[in-house]
Amino acid sequence: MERADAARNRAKVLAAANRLFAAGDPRSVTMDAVAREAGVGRGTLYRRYPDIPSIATALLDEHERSLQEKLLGGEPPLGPGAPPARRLAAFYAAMTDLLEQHIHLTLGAESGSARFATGAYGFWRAHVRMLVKEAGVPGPDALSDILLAPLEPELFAYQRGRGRGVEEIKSALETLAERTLAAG
Amino acid sequence: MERADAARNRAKVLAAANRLFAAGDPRSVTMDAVAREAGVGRGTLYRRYPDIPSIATALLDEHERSLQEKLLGGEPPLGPGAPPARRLAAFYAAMTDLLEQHIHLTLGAESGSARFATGAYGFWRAHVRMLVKEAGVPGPDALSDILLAPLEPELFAYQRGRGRGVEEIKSALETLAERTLAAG
DNA sequence: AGCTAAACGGACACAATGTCCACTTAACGA
DNA sequence: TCGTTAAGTGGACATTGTGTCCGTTTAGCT
Repeated sequence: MERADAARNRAKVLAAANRLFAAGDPRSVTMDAVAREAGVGRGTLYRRYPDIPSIATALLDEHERSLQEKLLGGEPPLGPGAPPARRLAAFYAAMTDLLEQHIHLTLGAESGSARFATGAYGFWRAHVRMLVKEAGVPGPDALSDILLAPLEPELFAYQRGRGRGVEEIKSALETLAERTLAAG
Repeated sequence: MERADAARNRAKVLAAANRLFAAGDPRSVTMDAVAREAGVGRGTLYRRYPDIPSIATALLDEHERSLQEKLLGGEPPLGPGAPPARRLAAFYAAMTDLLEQHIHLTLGAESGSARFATGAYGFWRAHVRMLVKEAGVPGPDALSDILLAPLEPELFAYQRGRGRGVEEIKSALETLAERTLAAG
């Protein structure tokens, strides 16, 4: 179990990191800056988090877990019960909201291939793969990764930065979902 | 115009960078290492290329240009003449081959959002956008970026690393293309 | 109160970045 | 062929970030 001072410092670190991610460019937040902002030593920081993405991922996990529960046992169309195409569209919409709300965290967590290594990605893939199979579309293994690609945080940030609205993105993703998994 | 020694050094730099990208992890090639491998000073290197992605992009451009010409004026289904869904599938297949062949360069060029800033990305987007419009699918602006997302080099490398074959990926992309742009 | 193991924090060695500037050399005209 | 000159060169430098190491502190338990 965790000692009291350790717990206190973990909280300080997470709060400080959250502040820094939100303040400027999330991709240029450094371990050094987090330690300074949190008022702890470098050694203390490295004891728990090996790098910046792991901190961002820790902050993100909390928000993602809520969506994961809705996918598993929530109301349709997010949860079980609706047709696959509808469920994929609902998943896209929920993920888009999540990106919009926490874009600075997702950009902080982004480190190229690190994205695929997280537990969360594995969850999303398993979910989409299940929907693809249920829709009877061939090649669910490759297709599930492909259908997740448009949710890449960098792409979302790029699209938003070009003045594209959240609704426009959601709507395009809905088109993609309906056409790809349409009953046929 | 370019002086003789400058041209010589540019060639040395590009050759050295190509060697380094191919040798190890393309994402951990440094400007320092390129300068050393090329046998030129740091100042010389920085005079022409401000960072690693710009070097990788320069190496890549040559290969991409050939595909761009085929898209504009080559034989169908890559070039004009075939239905949009078929053309998108052909484009996906060609890009997959390009990724497979030059994955180390594309990974070297990858630097988060830098990918979207290149001229090549603009070309691909314009092409896909045109196909989406031609197919009469709504929301071509957002959809063209979304349909390009599965070609992200990191994702391709990840899929290949998990033992997925090139043909399997191509086939899934073909499914995506046919279903998304199918004549309604 | 005293013990112990966990936690702390800052110093250190290392690696990479980007800039600066004194020196070199290719190109060109006399 | 030889000066001139501006482009090109290369390495030293200051700066920033990384990850580790270890002497010191402190929470939790008896």
